[in-house]
Amino acid sequence: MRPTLSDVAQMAGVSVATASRALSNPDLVADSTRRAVRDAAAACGYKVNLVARSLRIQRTNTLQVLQPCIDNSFYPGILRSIEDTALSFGYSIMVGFTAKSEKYREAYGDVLSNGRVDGVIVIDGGTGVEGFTGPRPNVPAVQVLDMVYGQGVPSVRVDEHLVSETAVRHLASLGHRRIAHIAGNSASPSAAERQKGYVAAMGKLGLAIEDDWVKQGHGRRDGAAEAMKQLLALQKPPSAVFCANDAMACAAMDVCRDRGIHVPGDISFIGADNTAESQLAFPSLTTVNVPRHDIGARATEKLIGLIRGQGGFPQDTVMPVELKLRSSCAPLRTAVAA
Amino acid sequence: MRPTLSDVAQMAGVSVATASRALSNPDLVADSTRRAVRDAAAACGYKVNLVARSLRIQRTNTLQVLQPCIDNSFYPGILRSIEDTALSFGYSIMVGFTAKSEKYREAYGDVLSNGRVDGVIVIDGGTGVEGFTGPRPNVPAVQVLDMVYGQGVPSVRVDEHLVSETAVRHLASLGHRRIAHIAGNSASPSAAERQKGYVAAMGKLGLAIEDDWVKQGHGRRDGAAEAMKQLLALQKPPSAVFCANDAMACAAMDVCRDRGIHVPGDISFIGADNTAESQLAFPSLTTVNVPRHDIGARATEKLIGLIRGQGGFPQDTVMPVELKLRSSCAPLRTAVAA
DNA sequence: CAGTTTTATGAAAACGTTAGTGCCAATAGC
DNA sequence: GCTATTGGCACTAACGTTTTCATAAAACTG
Repeated sequence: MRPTLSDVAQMAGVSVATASRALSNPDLVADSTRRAVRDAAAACGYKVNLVARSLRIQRTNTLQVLQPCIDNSFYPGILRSIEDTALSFGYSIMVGFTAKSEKYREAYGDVLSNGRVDGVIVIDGGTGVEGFTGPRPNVPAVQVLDMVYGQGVPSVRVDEHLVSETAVRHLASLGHRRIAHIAGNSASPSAAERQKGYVAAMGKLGLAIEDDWVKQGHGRRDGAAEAMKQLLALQKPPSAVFCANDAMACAAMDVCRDRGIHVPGDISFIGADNTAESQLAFPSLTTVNVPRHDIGARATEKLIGLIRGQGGFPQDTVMPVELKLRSSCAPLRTAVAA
Repeated sequence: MRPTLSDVAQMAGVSVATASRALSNPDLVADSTRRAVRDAAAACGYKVNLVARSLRIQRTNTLQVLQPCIDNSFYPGILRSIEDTALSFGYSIMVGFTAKSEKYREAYGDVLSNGRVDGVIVIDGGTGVEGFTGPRPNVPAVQVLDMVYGQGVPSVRVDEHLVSETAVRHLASLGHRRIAHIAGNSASPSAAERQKGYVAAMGKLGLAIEDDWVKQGHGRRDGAAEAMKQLLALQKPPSAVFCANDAMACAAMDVCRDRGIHVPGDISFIGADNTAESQLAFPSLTTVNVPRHDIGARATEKLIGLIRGQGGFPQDTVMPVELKLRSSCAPLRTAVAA
């Protein structure tokens, strides 16, 4: 049915070996034969069979990307940049969404260990690289963000403590001292680190953390809304809230809007991640940017380097974060009667 | 390095053929040999090499999914459900984002025609299936939504005219007669159909369309904002606006909010697609649901059916749409002084 | 011009599977 | 007890490439 290399060879009157060389190693054959082979290939619409090639050269030129989901607006940015970079190196990608049943996790691990891909990028802190590859990965792997520390896997990430510190420091610089925290999904390593980072930053700045100032939002909008209600119910509510991600910050702001509390006049909000919804929110959300594009690109380069056995990549790459100023924070209003 | 089938066979004291059968066709071997082979495989950590298997059985159990992008919150829902369904049939997926340079489009076409995948799902109206496969697809293919009509490719979609009619009919049922339309990206077949559908529905309901009531929003937020400003600048602005997608509707509502125009008190909005942002918007957006989950599942089943040579699938599957009532539409306020 | 290197090609092996064919022994039928 | 029948297995041939290795011709070299 589909023309094979031996068809092309026959048409061009050469051996399969020469046909192969003419197409993939043109310098090794004479001008005339190269032309003949190319013409024959074009004439019959020959396309190399990548499966056969992969088997022969023991490489698939395919990367696997595992991420919890795709609904969360955080991941698309990384995925896109991974694909961009991969493509520019001649690699294709296979994605897997891991926030599903255990069965799927197995399926992904199989793809990985069954030679269908050359390496894997894991953006899933719940499991981490070793969750898919076993304790000693036999496949090149890079962990992106949301990592479990100390597992000795090459990684590209941000300093989550610094994310929190950047946020808290900004609020403090506006005069806020009563700064609460709505924490993310505690199963996610990065969310846990952000919570620790909040505590550390408050300490560093000499700000006290009152009881009930750290609420679990579980990384979800509904959780954050509930948490915000609890914060507002406090006898003396905080003047500013640092939320572990933008989605929760938006949900918390919505609660305020529904109650007629003015943001940022009455209370300031800062998020983290700088996802699309943070700029669409009203008021637009001040947040801490996580450079997803650069992270994806760097991780992909590192993985491909690993696959090709190139050295010179640091084990742990930490990317910079920066404050993204928008409209959800205002200087602390000095109390009228105080 | 990695154990191969012949290693396993040697360990178990059988031939490679028997080892293969013991693992993938257990009924064909005796109990004792099956056990021996399985033990040997487990002992040395054998995993079948999928590339070799694919070459042999001439199937990869992999599907390709091509979609314009991933940023747009519309696509993730489809992709997720495609992957879900594929996985349950034992297929993996390779995604490609096509809203990039021409170079990438070629790369994807190559993956497709080079035997790395068994079939393709195209969710990209700009190009359509034949843009990747050539005029006569030699690979099983399914076009999802946003299709160019009459290209004879199996498809799963909604009736875009019905989307518009549902929207317009709802506004009309609330008493609106002055209904404008902000159109989507004119390069997208579905957006073009929605615009035609708007015109047809207005005609059907006996409602006139004034000059300047159809504005191009180009499917983008900024385009929609600009379009909305033009609509508000009209001598007698419309009382309701049907936007070709939710993102544009949200952007248009934002323009009103900034100008102190009350939604839905002063003007009603209805979107289309029912993406996540439509429920997060303020006020939450009434829209027309496009069943992305079912569409993805149906498309995947159809593609796999095609691959396996099963018949019984309709060439063109049209999925139902339905009105999603939220808070952005109100009955027409009968003018005080009229 | 003989000897040596270079260049161009073909034959064949290999990558790791699965499937078709046929042999052998064990069972069943008379 | 002898022939059919079968179940279990090994041999071998693919699947479509790339890559030695060997060889013949061509191009240098002194």
